[in-house]
Amino acid sequence: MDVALKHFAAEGYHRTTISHIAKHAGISKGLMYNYYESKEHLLEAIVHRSVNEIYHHLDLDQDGILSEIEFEQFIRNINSLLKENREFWRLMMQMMIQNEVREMILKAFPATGSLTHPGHEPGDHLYPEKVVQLFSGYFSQKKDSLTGNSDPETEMEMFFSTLKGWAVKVIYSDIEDEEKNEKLINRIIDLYK
Amino acid sequence: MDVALKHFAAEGYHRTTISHIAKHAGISKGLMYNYYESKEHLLEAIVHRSVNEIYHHLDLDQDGILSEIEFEQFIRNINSLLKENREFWRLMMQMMIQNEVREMILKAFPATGSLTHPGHEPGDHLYPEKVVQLFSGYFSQKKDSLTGNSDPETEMEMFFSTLKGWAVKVIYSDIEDEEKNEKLINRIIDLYK
Amino acid sequence: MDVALKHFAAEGYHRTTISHIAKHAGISKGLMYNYYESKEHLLEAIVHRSVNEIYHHLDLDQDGILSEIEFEQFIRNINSLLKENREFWRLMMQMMIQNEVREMILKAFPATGSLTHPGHEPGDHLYPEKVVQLFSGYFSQKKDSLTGNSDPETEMEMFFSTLKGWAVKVIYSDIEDEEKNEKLINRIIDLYK
Amino acid sequence: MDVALKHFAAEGYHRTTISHIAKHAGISKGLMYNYYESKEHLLEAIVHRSVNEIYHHLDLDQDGILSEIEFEQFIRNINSLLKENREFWRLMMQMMIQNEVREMILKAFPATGSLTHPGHEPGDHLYPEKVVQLFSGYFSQKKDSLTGNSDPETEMEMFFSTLKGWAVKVIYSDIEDEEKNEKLINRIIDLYK
DNA sequence: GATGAATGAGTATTCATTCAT
DNA sequence: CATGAATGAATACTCATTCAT
Repeated sequence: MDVALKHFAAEGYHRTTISHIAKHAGISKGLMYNYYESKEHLLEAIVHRSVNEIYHHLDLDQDGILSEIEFEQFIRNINSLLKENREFWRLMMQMMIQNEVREMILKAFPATGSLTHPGHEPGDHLYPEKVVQLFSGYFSQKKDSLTGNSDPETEMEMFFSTLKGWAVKVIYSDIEDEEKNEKLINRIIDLYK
Repeated sequence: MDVALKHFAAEGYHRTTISHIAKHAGISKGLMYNYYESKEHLLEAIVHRSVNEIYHHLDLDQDGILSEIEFEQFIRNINSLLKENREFWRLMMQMMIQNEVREMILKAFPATGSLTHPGHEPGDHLYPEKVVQLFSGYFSQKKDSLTGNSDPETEMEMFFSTLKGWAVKVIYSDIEDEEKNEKLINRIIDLYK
Repeated sequence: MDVALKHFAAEGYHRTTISHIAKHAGISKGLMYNYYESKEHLLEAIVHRSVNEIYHHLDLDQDGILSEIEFEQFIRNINSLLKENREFWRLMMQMMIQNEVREMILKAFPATGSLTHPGHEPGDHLYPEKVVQLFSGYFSQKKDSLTGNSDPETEMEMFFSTLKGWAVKVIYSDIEDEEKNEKLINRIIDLYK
Repeated sequence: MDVALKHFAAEGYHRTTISHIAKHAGISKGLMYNYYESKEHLLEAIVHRSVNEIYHHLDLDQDGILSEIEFEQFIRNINSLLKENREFWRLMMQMMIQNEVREMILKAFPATGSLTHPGHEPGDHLYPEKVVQLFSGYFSQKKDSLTGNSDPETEMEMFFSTLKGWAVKVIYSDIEDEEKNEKLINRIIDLYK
């Protein structure tokens, strides 16, 4: 899976051949099919694994309310997650951008379900829909401190946009100026905390 | 090229076959190769054309200085460009995300050169490096109005991040709430003008 | 199709590879797929062609009644058909015997439809169901000449059984004693005319 | 062997995988190769076993002469054998129809030898050549009762053809009308006893 | 300019067989 | 006796590209 992820992320899912993965993993093509029943299943397995890891690391407080401290923590967590799993996130980017694959992913990750928690269980609070709810609540609280031109929803969209753009930057900059990045993080926190 | 762009954007470059493009364009496979010497050259031609179009539309003042009015104009121009060339931008996204292709593109668009203007010619002032210079100057002017925690460079990075994240949102949301988008644009202008 | 038929009949459908057929037909593997979209479609095309030929050759009177003269003619026609298309019939045997393929064939040859006459049209009278009706009528007429132990239906089943067994013999005997075969045909006619 | 036979008969020899057999037999793939040194040997073992069973059940009088009573008994025995070993016969049909396999089988069952009795031993009297001799003698006796057009040899061929066609019918009809079949048997006995 | 028949290297996948444990 | 991980040759099918017409 590590070898496959590396190649999927670098050359793209379709350009990466099973032969290539097998050779670099030091096993035979045939054995690949003992472990994963198809190329697509291999992809799925990689995604499952990483998603679980990520959900685990991202786990916030259980009260469904995002405090300012948790907000700041969340951003810093994201930062390490992005850096530690750069290859995975590059793969995710590719997948989200491919129409076809996007549908597959969305099916595999229904807004309220999950790979590890098929039903609703404690721990669910960080799945996509829940995340939006969490931040929706967070920005509603800040209503009063906003300048006249804005409103909570727009503010949340601004935050998500900035977060997305920043994430792409982190994922795709091989050599990073850590100091610059730290400043950016601080500025994001500064603006939206 | 239109047919090819549509399919590249929708199904992805590798998944789109020459046969498919030829059939939908109403010509023979053979003829395709009279016009473009390979699939890769077809892709390149599409990128050339669109990039030129975009540069043309985006052309700002020639004085090398970005005024606040031009800044606002720039953002609104981007908005229409993204919407009018959504397919192209989806294709660009795919390409930028592929390591291999990214390198090819970056070579094809050297900071000071261009696909259509291999040397320095009038019109050069908007190519990547120049754009950065333009905005660099713009944010330097605003030094004094920044809160203590920030600095011009960080502010520019924040702006680019937000712009990138917002662009992705526009490119990939098929049905958009135009009102929401307008609010977002206004808020970006509000923050960085 | 001739090359494919020869190999399908001799080595069996599954044992015969596309590469092998292509090589013996003197063309490339790829070209095979310009003509037939899959191995299965190739098989289907072969069956279509032969079935049409056979139906054409077997065409009897149009009145829906089988006279004794037509009956004799039918048997002699079958004899030449079996000999002229020995390879095809060997293929058909394989197909009818493979559960999976049998279903495919039965779908492709619905009792009352046909490959060339999708609806009911003049000429339909020889398709499977019709053949049974024809012979059913034929043996009903002979009711009175039967010995006490038998009845028209049983007599028809006897006839079909003998015909089937004899057909297998003809199809699978490479070197045939034509005289012996002629005697057998005469005896069948003798018994059931 | 039971599991293998079932799958060979249903899905065909080539389509049936060793893994599949092993799984359904509740043992490991590796163990299969402790018992049978190859897939082909497994097939051979199945054939050996069934052939012996069948020869045993079919064993007629030892005097080398087929009486009318024995003839009738023979046909009724065949009927039960076909029904009890339908799967085996379906497999045999597949095998006999494959040129390649046919040759292998014919070599394995030389007219006077056998799989289990490589030399001449008691019990040999029912192997193919012997059977033909037995029936040859049987039909010779009936010379006088034949109508002018026929002769013993032709009569035997007619009998074998009918028997073959009827056998195929019994083997491949899952749901059978036992009454109809009984009539057919009686009619065969009626005609050739 | 225009066609589409033809090619062949490449791709995911299968499966009988081996062998260390 | 028993396992199942491991292999690799084989197989159906794809597709960018060429070229005679």
